[in-house]
Amino acid sequence: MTTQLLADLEWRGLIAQTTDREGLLKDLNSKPLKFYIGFDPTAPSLHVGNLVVILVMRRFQLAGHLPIALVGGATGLVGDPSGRNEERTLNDETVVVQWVENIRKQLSKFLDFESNKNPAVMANNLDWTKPVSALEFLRDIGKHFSVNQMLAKDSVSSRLESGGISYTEFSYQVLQAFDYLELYRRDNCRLQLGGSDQWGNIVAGLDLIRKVEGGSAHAFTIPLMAKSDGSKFGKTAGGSVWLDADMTSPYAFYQFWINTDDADVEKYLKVFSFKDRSEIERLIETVAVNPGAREAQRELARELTSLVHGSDQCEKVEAASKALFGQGELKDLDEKTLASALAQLPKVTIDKSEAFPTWVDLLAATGVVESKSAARRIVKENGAYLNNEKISGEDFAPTKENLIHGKFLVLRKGKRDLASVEVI
RNA sequence: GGCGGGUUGCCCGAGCGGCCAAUGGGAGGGGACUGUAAAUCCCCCGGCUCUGCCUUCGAAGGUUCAAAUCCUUCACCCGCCA
Repeated sequence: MTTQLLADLEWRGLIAQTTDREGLLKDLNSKPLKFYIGFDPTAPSLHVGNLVVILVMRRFQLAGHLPIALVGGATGLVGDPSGRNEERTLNDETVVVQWVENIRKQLSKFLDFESNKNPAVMANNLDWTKPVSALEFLRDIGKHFSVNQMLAKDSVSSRLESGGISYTEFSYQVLQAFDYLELYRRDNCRLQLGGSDQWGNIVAGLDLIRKVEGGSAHAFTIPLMAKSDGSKFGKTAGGSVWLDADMTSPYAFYQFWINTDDADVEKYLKVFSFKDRSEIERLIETVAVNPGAREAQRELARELTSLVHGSDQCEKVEAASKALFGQGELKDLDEKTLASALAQLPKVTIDKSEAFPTWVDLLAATGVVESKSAARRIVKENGAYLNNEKISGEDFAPTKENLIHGKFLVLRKGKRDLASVEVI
């Protein structure tokens, strides 16, 4: 069972580095193993980048192991220097508390906390870090760390070369090591997973466990997601793709996945999909045979949107997507379908009694463009559409005749940026 | 603490008294091609009540008909010396 887990992860390209592979395999095979991953609250929500690691966690749970989802209420206050070339700005304590709560809620969607066989549990490192005094920390934990070794870590040494590091962030690895020690002692947690940039921090924990408890545990890192064109995974023009529906709408989330490059879709399927291997291989085949159909992208988008936002939302969003991009006439959609499709888009409402503003004003009001100048530019450059029909002239204004079902207008900028107007 | 160098539009980076909303590259946007892809090509890329006006070149003052460009003070960054 678990032998398969590692082989499967390997096939999916989800293993960057592990300690003692044989030993890990043996431990995983002998009994359900407690393992943990930490998420620091550095934003109000998790984003698709975090999803890589979260789903690996899910895979471990599905294989029968016991996940501990750790939220970094303490470490989030300090700031991890890994993978950063400059100091983080500290966030306010009350803000971090809120973020911890958000992240906790999001994580609970991906793991099973109810299972009576191997339920997941939550932890917050603030619980055991806060009570420790600075003196205790320095004497009981700090004493086991060699500054020489700490300086040698990538996260620190690269920062020493690029402008320096504060004592606060320098101490981060000690805090994370302390977490691992705590979970090892308390729950016999013997495996920590993390992104490959976490290797140094995880290993610091292993050292601490060995020195303090004479015990041994494992480290397992997951490659950081990279896109084939070198750009950063999980970012769009609008910024990060968040898991929070208020920050990235389910529609935008779906669009993110469906717009996956052909060159990346194989990798994404392997990393994100829970379909079995033969199905994934079939989908990869379709990319080679009939790339234009984009079946793989569609399946990927559907699976991930369902997972993150629920299958109900996913269906709505898919319907919206089809209606708005499909070859069908907008007018042919029944009012209900159209309304739910439009509900997914940026929207502006105007009063029945008012005169219609210009297309330019409407688009600017939806927030799809940043300024009226930008909206004018779109018209000038021939990228302005009303109800999927091209319009021209900067002072073009819709009329009553353009309303669909007597109340809707669909604005489009370029090929795929849509917004809606409702008259009430 | 002393001396020197720097701070320019989303990012990098030219400009060093008028021809500057400011060269160039990247990112981003529109168009063509296609598949709501990639690559390529063309165009755009501070704002507005848009043949003009307004606000930008670390901050605040000043010199000048005219300043991103000169002067003064302040803040931050980077070197060298202590």
